[in-house]
Amino acid sequence: MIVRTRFAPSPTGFLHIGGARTALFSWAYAKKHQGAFILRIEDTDVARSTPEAVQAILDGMQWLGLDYDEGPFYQMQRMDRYKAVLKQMLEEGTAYYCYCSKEELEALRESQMQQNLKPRYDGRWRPEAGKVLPTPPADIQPVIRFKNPQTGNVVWHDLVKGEISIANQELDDLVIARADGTPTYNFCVVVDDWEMGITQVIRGDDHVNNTPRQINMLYALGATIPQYAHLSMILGDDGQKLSKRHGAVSVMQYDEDGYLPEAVLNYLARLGWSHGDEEIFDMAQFCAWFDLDHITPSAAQFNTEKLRWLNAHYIKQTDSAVLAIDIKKRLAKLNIHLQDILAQQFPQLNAVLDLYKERVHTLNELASSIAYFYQPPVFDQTAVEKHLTSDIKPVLNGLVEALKEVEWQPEHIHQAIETAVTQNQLKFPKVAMPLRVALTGNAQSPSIDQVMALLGKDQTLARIADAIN
RNA sequence: GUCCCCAUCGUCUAGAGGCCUAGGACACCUCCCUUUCACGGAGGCGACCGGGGUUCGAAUCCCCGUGGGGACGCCA
Repeated sequence: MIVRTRFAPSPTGFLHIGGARTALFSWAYAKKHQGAFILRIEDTDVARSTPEAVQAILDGMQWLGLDYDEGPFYQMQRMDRYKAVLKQMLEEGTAYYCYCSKEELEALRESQMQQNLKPRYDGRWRPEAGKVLPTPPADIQPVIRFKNPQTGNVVWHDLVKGEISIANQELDDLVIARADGTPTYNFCVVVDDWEMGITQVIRGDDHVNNTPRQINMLYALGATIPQYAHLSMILGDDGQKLSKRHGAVSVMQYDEDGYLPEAVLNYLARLGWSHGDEEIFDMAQFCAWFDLDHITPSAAQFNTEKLRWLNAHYIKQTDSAVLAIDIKKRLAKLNIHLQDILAQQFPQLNAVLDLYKERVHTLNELASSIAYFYQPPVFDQTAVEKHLTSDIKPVLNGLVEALKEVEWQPEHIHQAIETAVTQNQLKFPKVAMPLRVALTGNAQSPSIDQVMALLGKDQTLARIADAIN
């Protein structure tokens, strides 16, 4: 059978990390089996769905490179189909009208809770052979409920969690269409998964309890039952549940924070899934390896440190010319506009990135750490006081003179510094550190001769002169 | 409360009865490299939730307990 998976977010917010992983796994499963990955927007909650959220989800998917073969389908555009199925179920007697008011239902729930019972609909409008139903009140618009079987168990083999069995006694007759006629989530999912021919439903763990209801409806419709794989949730760095209020951020925030999509993808792939000891792999490799058997059934805690480590790896691995496109934008946010300064013979961005990309964990760090090449250094006072001492200034002065005559290559620059070091009977760092502070503004940088070579002779001499005075 | 699910280093995980004196990765610590800080390299610290079974043998299977999570909407 051809594999068909789907990602079915509701557009009530951005694409967060948990949703992204669900999408990634569904996507990879389809790719692995040369199947189709479908995007379906579940927007039947009109009050909470927004076009902005739809766009945010689409943006997130695009940033991650999770392309879909079909869709996006919008459930609100499939109303006719749902209504037809609803009508059919009403006629076949697998669904019925319920005239309970919300207040009535609320009272029922409360009394059940007080008796330590599981709150559920008591079936007062459920038609039964020989049962006399109440007279429909004229002022109530009815909802439609699914007539769930009352005996037996629903059992399925979850591809992640193994066999799960739930007694029909635990289930009540859920509302499948609201009083205003719009169908609800559990019903739309069933119709769509069925009609879109979904073979594996890969989704969050919070849907486990919906699964038996959906399976019952699928049976009632005579539909094929897909396989289910329920992914456990992702916890925040602090081990707490992620929510709008606490820690849940858009995947686009990772872009904002300087993470490469490759790193986020690789990280997410390893969160809850594994392939032996493999830690670093690209998506082609992931799709080749991916299987549902090696998904962990327990919840996973997000670890930003590990993401940072992966991000550093991917930054190192990315060609500087490619990095440059992104870094220009980040520099612009720091008010450094390269198109204006390159003309003034500042170093080529690619060369600077070659020197710095080995040392950072995020693109933002990369951008800010090279800023001094394109603007006057911002001095770290502690470093200045420690290294730019008055006793070293004459040495630097002498060095400036010597440097004027040097051919501007790292090895020649190095030689000039070395000479100054010996002539003044100093250790190399004693000269290198003040130079570093004078040129970069702080006490950390790559090899100082490399930095000077890139900075250029004019800038180097000017900055040393500034620092001395 | 009821139902469902989960449980290996601080974190992500390997582990399908003997290969486990439990392996890898992040983080942490030490050392090396060194022109500072990183990077890199080499080591180190560090875990099978508890109790009962089953078995010649259990991290792995079963039961109970404990802890954690999820669901119980005219939300998805």
